[in-house]
Parts: sequence; C-alpha cells; structure tokens
Amino acid sequence: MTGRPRGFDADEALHAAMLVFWRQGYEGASLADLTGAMGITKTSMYAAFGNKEELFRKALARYDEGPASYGLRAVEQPTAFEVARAFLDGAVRTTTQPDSPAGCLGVQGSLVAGESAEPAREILSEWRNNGRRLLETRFRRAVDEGDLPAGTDAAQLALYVMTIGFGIAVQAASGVGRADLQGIADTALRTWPVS
Amino acid sequence: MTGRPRGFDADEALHAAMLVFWRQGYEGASLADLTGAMGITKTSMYAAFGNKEELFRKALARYDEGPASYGLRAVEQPTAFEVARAFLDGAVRTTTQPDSPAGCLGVQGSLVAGESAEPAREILSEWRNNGRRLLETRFRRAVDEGDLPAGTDAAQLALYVMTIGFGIAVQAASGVGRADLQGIADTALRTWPVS
DNA sequence: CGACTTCCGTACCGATCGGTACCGAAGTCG
DNA sequence: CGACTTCGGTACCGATCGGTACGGAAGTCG
Repeated sequence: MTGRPRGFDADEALHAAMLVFWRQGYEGASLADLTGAMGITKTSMYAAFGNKEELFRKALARYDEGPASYGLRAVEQPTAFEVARAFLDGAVRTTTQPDSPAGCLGVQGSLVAGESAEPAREILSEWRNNGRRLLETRFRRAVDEGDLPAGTDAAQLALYVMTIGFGIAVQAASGVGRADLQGIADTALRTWPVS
Repeated sequence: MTGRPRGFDADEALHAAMLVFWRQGYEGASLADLTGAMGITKTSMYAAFGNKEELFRKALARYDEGPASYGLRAVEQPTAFEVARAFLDGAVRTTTQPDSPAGCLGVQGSLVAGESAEPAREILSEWRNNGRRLLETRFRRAVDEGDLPAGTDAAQLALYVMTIGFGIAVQAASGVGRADLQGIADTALRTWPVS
C-alpha cells in the first residue's frame, strides 16, 4: 500500500473522458480517443478505472453531478411550473455550453446502436428513468399540495417535460443555437399544459 | 450490357438495409450486419450500391418515401394546427410501428459520433433541415392566409414542432410505448402555442 | 541504502472494421 | 454452340477495435 503514487489526477482524467463520451457517444469514443484526451496510456486507464464500461459509468456519474445537476436543482423549485422552467432552461444551457460538447451525454448514448453498446444503453436507460421518476414524484407532490389541479397525470406530465428536454438536446447536437432553443423552451412554458 | 442479371431484388435488399440502419445507426451497422440482412455478399453490395455511404444515402431516400412520408402528407393539411397534428401523430405512429425498429432513422444517426460517421452526419443534417424548412414554409403560408396570427414566427414554430417530434423519437427508441407517446403529442397539441 | 510496491510505456493479442482482387459459375446474346 | 459479360463467393488487405502481458523506471517505506 506504499508504492509509487499515480502520476496523473484521476479526477481531471475522468473529466476529460466525460467530455469525449459526451461528444462522441459510447461506441464512437475509442480507447485511443479517450486515453489521448485523458493524457494517460491504456494501461493506466485500465488500472485506474477497470475497463471502458466502468469508465463510462464513472463519467456518467460525473456528468450527473456537474453538467446535468440542473435536474436535481429543478425539482427543488417551489412550484411545478418553476420546476419545469428550471428543467428546460437548464437543458438549454447545458446542451449549448460553449466550452462543452453540444447536446446531452445521456441522449447521445441512448441511441447509438452497435451491439457492443448494449451495456451503455442499459446504463443510460436507467439514468433517464431516474430523471423521469424524479420529475414524476415532484409533480405528484405538486398535485397533493394543490399546486397542480387534482387529477393531473403526474407521470404523463413528467414524460412530456422530459420529451421536450430530449428534443432540445437533439437540436443542440444538430447545431441549433442557444437563442433558438431558449425560444423553444419559452414556447413550451408559455403553453404550460396545466395552470 | 447483356450479361448475367443480378440474382437478388435490389429493392428488397435496400429495404432490409434501411431497417438495419434504422435499428443500429450508421456506425453501428457493420457491413456484415447489412449484407447479412440483405441476403447478399459484400461484393454484390459494392457492385450494386457503391459503398456504405452511398447505401446509407439510398436507404435514407427509401426511408423518406416510406416511413417518413408523413411529413409530406402533414403539410398538405388545410390548417396549421392540423399540419402539426398530422406531423406529431405521424411521428408517434412511425417511431412505434411494431414491425419496424423503434425511433427515427434520421435522429438515430444524427447523434452517433465516431469520426467515421461524419458523412452520415452531414447527410442527416441536411435531411432534418429539409424537414424544418418544409414546416416553416407551410407555417409562413398559414400566416399569409390568416390561418395563423400575423406576426407569428413561422421558423420558431417549425423548430418547436420538430423538437417535439425529435423528443418523441428519442423516447420511442428508449422503449416508451405508443400510448404514452400519443399522450405527449396530444398534450403538445392541446397546448398549441397559437390558435 | 535496499526491499518492495506501484506506475506506465511498449509491444502485442485475436477480432472486426470498411473495402478490394481474383476467379469460377452462370446467364444472355450472336 | 460459343463468345461475352456480369454475378457473387473466397480469401485477403491494412487499419483499428477493446484489452492484456511484460518489464524497466520511479517512488515510498523500513
């Protein structure tokens, strides 16, 4: 347990890996791309992170704590409408950050389809389900509190908001700019289905 | 020009290739996957279609004429609202057709990111732009006709509808069922931003 | 210092990637 | 029939895929 300490910063390396996965998806990111960006060799990567799948899992966790943390902050808003606004605004901001890849890591990977991407697909499917459940329970609470009309389908509403967020992520990845996407979010909020 | 006639149906083969690209995206579909599904060998594929990129281009054209033809039909509706409804209903139906892959070929490919997918990305970017322009000009006409309020931003509205369609496609690829997606489309239409 | 532990660069693994050269088989003409 | 043309199966190309074996260098302890 004494030995030579590792010669690179694991956190920085993980951050770099996250950016590569974000830009290129799971399958599209080769080990050469990843280790190149991380500034380490394959051997060091395997020693530090296990394998590509584990690296992806850790990079996704890092993504969740950082760029995608707007989801957690959104559900803390006092009203359901403000939750939706915070969520969509956060999606627009994160998917169009100038110093990060366009789009959403969680969406990029979900679609990629080679057979070798199966682990990533499952990981991301779970990630997205967590997000939806988060919104759903928050909206259910809003119904209980009288913030949303009784009889509102919280699950349906959560799915609706998530869907718009995904659409925004796809558009961002396609090169649509922040102003246009903010316009979409505003439109969706202006026509907030309840209230 | 006499020679031996080809021993397979090029149309059927192209259809099979389209399904593979649809399910797996451009990069995710290997030549082995493609030719396996097409029932021909690599050699025959290259002779008949050129290369993978050309095959993809032709498969996309086939997709456009078939599964994605709801877009063209949508803009023929008499009112802007009905255009949007036809578009979103078509998106739900096509992305959840039980005998076809879930999701949208045009969206699957847009996100995939390996370096070798660059040609596909450009092809699909153009494809999506065409769709947006189609809606935009249709909405602009609706403004001219007084169907939409004067001052309505047709481009923004087209982008909004496309975004919801993309979101639906992502959800479909994630396994969300047709009924839930139809609910999303209905929600979006119920809160149609103009009217 | 010297034993020990860990790091990390090189070189390599089999598998698969998209794409091609070759050639016998098979079908269409005169 | 026989010349000709195209089909399409095999075998292969170099490059790259994710992953690993090995060994020298480098750092931490007693």
